[in-house]
Amino acid sequence: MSNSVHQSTPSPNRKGKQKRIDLIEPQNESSPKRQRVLSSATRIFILADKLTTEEHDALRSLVVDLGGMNANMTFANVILTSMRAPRRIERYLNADVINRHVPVLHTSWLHDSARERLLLAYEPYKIMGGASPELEKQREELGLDVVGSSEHEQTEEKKAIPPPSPPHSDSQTLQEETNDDDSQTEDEDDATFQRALTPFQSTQQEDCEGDPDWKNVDYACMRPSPLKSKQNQALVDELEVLRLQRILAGKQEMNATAYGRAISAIKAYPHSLQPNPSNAKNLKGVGPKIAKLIVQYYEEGRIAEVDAIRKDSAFQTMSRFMQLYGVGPKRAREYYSGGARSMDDVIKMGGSLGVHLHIDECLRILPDLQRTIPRLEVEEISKTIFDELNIIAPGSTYVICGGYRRGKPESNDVDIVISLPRPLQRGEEPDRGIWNVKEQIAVMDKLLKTLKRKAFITHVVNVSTPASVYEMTYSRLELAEVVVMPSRSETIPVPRYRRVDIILGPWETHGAAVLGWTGSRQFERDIRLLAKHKGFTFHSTGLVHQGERAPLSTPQEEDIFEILGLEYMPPRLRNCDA
DNA sequence: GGGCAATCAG
DNA sequence: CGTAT
DNA sequence: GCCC
Repeated sequence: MSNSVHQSTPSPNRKGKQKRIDLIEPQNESSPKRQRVLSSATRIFILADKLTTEEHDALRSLVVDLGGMNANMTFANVILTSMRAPRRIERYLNADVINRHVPVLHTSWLHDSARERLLLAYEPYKIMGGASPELEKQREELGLDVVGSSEHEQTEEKKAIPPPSPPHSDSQTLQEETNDDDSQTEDEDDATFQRALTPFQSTQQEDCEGDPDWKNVDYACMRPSPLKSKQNQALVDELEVLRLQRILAGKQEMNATAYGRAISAIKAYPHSLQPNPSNAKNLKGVGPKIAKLIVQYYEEGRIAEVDAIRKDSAFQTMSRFMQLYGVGPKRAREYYSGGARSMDDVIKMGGSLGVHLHIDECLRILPDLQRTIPRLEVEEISKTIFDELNIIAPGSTYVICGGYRRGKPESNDVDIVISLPRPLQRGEEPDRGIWNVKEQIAVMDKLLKTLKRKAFITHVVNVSTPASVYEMTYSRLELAEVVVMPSRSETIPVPRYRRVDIILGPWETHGAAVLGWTGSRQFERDIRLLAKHKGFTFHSTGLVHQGERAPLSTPQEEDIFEILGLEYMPPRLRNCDA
């Protein structure tokens, strides 16, 4: 029983003489044995002055040998000279080159690069140019993004959130305790940034260098990632296709993970990779293979493998199957290899989805669920739920998380995180300790019952109670995955079925719940990874120190960032996924 | 060559 | 184990 | 696929 999807694919990708592309085994043998040092997008102009003709010719052929291109001054993105005095060099440059801040390097850069078989950083060789007039603009926009992100959670979150903790704040004690092998102090973190920054050799007219905001770090949770990349979003969308395909193909989950990380690295890179795409491999998470694809994309305007995947009917069909709740890559493959080609086929084959929803009901509401939800409707749905809850458990607060909180104009679902009020039992009961689990369950129960009775909740997809690793008695949430049908209103002229996640938890770990439910996916994975490396376990029920059982008190998101020694990242800059 | 997030119910 | 978040 |  071969489960390899693409074997059943009737080779749709043999198009004329085009390079044959095997979806299962992408060609990796084709890489040249002699690695090119320069990208073909490196266009070099060598100032003739002061050089003998022989020297000049030698340099020009060296450029070609290394895989670069010789260009005239107008099209060059690097200029080489044997002179040292900027004032003198300027006389040989035209105004345009100066305006564009094309980097001017000493010729030894080329020789050294040839010797090292490696594209060396411009910086040590740079005589002039290389500054970026675009940088200022981008930084401003970034700043705007941060400042302008007035979260809607303020509407209901009564207690004003204190500003993000400054880098060096008082509660460092925890960190020092965990100062084992890989927990870093903040200073070490900074050092890491510096080290990470220098080897980035790109430069290329405007690039990283001199950009204090961009850090080539390896945790997505450490770098601001906007909703969409301003410069490379089209590339990101291409790579996302490859990621999906690796998931669907099976046996390549780790490749999919790698594409996810590469995508997040590109999302956070605030410059275009176009001028010098081969430099992409300097981004943490982008290795030789993906770098090659990026070069191909910017040189040819497309990635051949992506084109092939997009056309592949097996890929299309299985992608559609996966839209059904309860159908992941495995079942999609099973359906497909079982002969299913349409949703109707899937219904006929039946089988359990391991979900309370029946498959045909699932299919019936699917057209609605595929539609995105405008922000105003997200808010209205949330309010409906919260109003009801506030009757059951007065004094609660809520935050709309998920994509909404990250600033997406349209959401796929509604994630609402509710914090139950502090118990407050007449002088008794300190800050820590047991929260009333039974009450939590009861509250969720009542809430669901009421909303079902009012026909607001139409389907309960699943109810679960995520808890801390070791003991259920410590910190748990109630999670209800439901489908609602809001009533018609001004903001909802055409009501549709909408997926809603209701998360209900104690006040003490509210910050963890909010952080855990805000995403994005890659952001979550990396903050969990970081936590692990620092001796913690993090998930939406709380931040737990290794060896402990009870989670730390983290009523606010900021508490977690601070404990992890992580700079606060505003929700709108956590869009680390495609 | 090991690790890649961490948890849930069916 | 496969799936969902 | 990528990183340490």
